[in-house]
Amino acid sequence: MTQAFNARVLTAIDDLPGSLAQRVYQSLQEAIMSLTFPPGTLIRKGAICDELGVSRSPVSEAITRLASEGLVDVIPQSGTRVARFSIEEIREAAFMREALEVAAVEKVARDHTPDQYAKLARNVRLQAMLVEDHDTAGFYQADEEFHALLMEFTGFPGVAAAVSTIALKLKRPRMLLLPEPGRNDNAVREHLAIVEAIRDRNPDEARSAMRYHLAQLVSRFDPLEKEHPEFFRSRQSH
Amino acid sequence: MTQAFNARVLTAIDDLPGSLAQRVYQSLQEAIMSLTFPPGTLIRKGAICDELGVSRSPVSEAITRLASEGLVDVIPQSGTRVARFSIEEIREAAFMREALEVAAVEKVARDHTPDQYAKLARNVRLQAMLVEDHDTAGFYQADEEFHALLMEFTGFPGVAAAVSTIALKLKRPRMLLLPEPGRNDNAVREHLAIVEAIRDRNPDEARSAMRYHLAQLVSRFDPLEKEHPEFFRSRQSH
DNA sequence: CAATGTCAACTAACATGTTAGAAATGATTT
DNA sequence: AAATCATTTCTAACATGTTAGTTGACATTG
Repeated sequence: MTQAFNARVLTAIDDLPGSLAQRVYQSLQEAIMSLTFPPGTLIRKGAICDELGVSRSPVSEAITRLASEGLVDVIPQSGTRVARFSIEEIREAAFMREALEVAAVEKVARDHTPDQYAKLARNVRLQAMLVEDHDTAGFYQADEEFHALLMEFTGFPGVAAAVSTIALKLKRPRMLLLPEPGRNDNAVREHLAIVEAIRDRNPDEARSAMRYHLAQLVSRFDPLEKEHPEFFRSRQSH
Repeated sequence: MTQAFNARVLTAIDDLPGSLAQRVYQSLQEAIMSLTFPPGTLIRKGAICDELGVSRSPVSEAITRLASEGLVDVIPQSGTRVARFSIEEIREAAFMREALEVAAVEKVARDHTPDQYAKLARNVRLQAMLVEDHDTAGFYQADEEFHALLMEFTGFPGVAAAVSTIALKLKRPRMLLLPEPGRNDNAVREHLAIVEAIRDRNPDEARSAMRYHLAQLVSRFDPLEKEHPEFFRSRQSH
């Protein structure tokens, strides 16, 4: 046969919560984020419908949302494909993320409660443990939780939501980064510096600590275009 | 008759560009922003379809987008109504806008070209003229353009888009604000301070000038809840 | 009269049929 | 062989039919 008839690659939607459209969105998002659908993949509505056993309505709605988040490109009257990376878009996402996280950490440094500080400090101690145990996946999760906690503590749920949408764009290229020895140790130290500035209610210090921390990630993205040109938007028109 | 049979309040979609869904979105958005559909209004898909002469598909898509921007609340399996204000949401939007605009103006202060500076300076001179002529509407437009220019000059189109989406949420309550004598004069002065900091390539000064400027607007929102309680989300459940 | 249960009317969500336009394919011409 | 052009085959976008859940009016009961 020319091709394994139809690879079942999407996660089942039966166990997910919410509307059908919401569940289809999650399933597709995971496939895109995990690079199961690598950049450039053509998305076939019909195939998705067959595989998930739903009609085109929820699939269309899910795709519309993915398009609004920049994860797919819709070509009118033609087709939809998984968005390729572009250095400019990555820089843009990093810029917006920095803007929001820096403002958030400044506010948290000013307004936080003892309980909030305790949760942050506990999370960083957990991070240190996980790094010591070389539990990369665990550290990655704790790292995400650390940032999520900070956003939550602004008291603005929309800020947390916006940042995680923006972070989606950075997560995908991040999966291509090679692990860098000692990076996680440094990340924990940087997190600790942020938490200490919060503890001291020092917004300026918190801001520059966060800024430094986020800059570490961005600096690693630049060489990516040469390593994985197939994932990047080609510059010439055709 | 009990009620003028069906008020034609939506702007026609025939002249607008883009897909049907996009045009319906614009028409609805204008009705919401201009308070033609005041907060709390029930949105009847059938009525919209009849009035604009389109099917439910583009209307649904438009409403989905309005919902994602927080301009309407969709009650699952029940109905959709124009979102009421809440002080918390206004503060949140103001927070996010400040975060992004402050970061943007810092970047522009660092990286701007002579041409970009010239455009900003020219815009502020225009503002001064318009205020002198008591052309409130003209000033309002120039004001919006000033901020749009700044966002554009970051070189990140997504930043401009995100800020204008956020600004949507602030625009509606802003329409309820009473004109405050001398406010526009001050606004021009604040804009000038921003432009001068940019000219001097002084990011810190640009940031604090922008921060001060945006704070002026937010401070005027607080009394709004008492003046127009009907537009605000009631706290008690029913 | 208040509380409750029933029912009709309405809606969002989903399924499916239709249309028009883009892109790839292949035939035709140069 | 290269370029052009018609045709076929995709697709997104739109229209419309169907389903199931929520709401509110109203009758019924305590």
